[in-house]
Amino acid sequence: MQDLVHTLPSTSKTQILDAAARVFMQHGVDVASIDDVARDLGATKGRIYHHFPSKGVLVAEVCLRAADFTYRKVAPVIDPAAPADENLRVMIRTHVPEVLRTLPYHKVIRQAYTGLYQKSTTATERALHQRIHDERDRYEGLFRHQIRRGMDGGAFRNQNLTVALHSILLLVNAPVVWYTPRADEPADFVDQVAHQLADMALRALT
Amino acid sequence: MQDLVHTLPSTSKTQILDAAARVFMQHGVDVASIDDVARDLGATKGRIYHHFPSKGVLVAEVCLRAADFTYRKVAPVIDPAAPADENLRVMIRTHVPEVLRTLPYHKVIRQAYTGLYQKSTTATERALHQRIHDERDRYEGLFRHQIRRGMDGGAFRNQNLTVALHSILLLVNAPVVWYTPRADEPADFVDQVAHQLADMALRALT
DNA sequence: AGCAAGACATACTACTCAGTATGTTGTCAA
DNA sequence: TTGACAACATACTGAGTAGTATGTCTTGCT
Repeated sequence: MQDLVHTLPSTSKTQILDAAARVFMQHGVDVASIDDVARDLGATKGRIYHHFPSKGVLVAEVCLRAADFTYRKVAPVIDPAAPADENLRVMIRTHVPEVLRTLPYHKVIRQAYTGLYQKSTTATERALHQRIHDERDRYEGLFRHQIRRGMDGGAFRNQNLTVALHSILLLVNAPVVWYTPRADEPADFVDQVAHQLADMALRALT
Repeated sequence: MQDLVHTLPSTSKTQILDAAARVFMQHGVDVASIDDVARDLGATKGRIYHHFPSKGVLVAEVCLRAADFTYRKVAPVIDPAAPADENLRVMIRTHVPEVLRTLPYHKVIRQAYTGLYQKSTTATERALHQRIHDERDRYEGLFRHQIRRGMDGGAFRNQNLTVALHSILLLVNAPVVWYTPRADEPADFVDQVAHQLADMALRALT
């Protein structure tokens, strides 16, 4: 019920996106129906189809926002003058809490990304999928750049860059799979996880 | 078309499971229909429903085999007398190639595991899901045990065990997400990846 | 006041697909 | 030889759901 969005005012469209993210996370993207999302909003289909032309576009826009969330937060903390390992540490410590704050969105993109390109019917959907892919590439590029810098500069040991990058990205996104908020968890639990994951990632590269 | 199974003779049931794993991997578990699986076999629905009572059971049995594959390979290479870090290294170097050999099965379990428990209707499905969960627990237990031993013995540094375990498991399963077999890849590429992942995992724990 | 358009709700259609009921063929035992 | 059963194929039904067509209300604008 609470807003996940703070970058934009809570318009009707973002309310729908938030509800869609929650419902898709719970029941799965393919299983959950548009009516389920509408019911979660206390509304009907008409409201959703007024703002989105199809279910595919709705899913795609949820994924697009998921990618935006992290990029907006992580990109600014990179200091081109700082050493690669320091940058990576700050990036991960920023990435993890932001991902867990907007958890439903990232659970959706995790489900939907497999097979997004399989059955894109509309031209608008294809365009959206391309944008999602580009956004993801851009975000991965931030990490790839620092890892490469670290390898070249000697901070990290030399190994297959692609394998290392994919591994680190999956490592820092791991909480999306297993984390579920608890009432009895310490207030700084998320930050502790972020610190631990940053430590593990950096040691894995060193 | 080729068999993925070597532990059992290629009966009609295992042929169906192999086809189901391939088709579910390609189109997604929820999107792909039973008719799609049958078409891949050059058969019809009748054949599948003769061996499996429902689609849910078919999916569940695919997942169950996925869990079996890795356990059967990895459990024997553990030497209780060996140091924890050595065990973990061998385990990962065994795990990765086996996972990539039976890739479709693991892609399916990755999709289906989210929300398996959500809508189990039949009693037989519920029982199967329980078995899958137990199998997974048992397999994770192998890794948990070695990580704990390593922490207690000083080979690994002390940190949150649950977070570390989940991270390592996701790390060694990462190739399920990004790997696709290529004709022009070196013959020992998979082994190289396995070695690199083992290195990264052990350093992440040290 | 009155008009136009945005923001929905309601009611309906078309279609896919899981599951079933029944028919057909081969094989093996008595 | 025949009967019985396994291993399918064929044809059908019913439920759920994406998408559409149309109606209704409200809000700003002139």
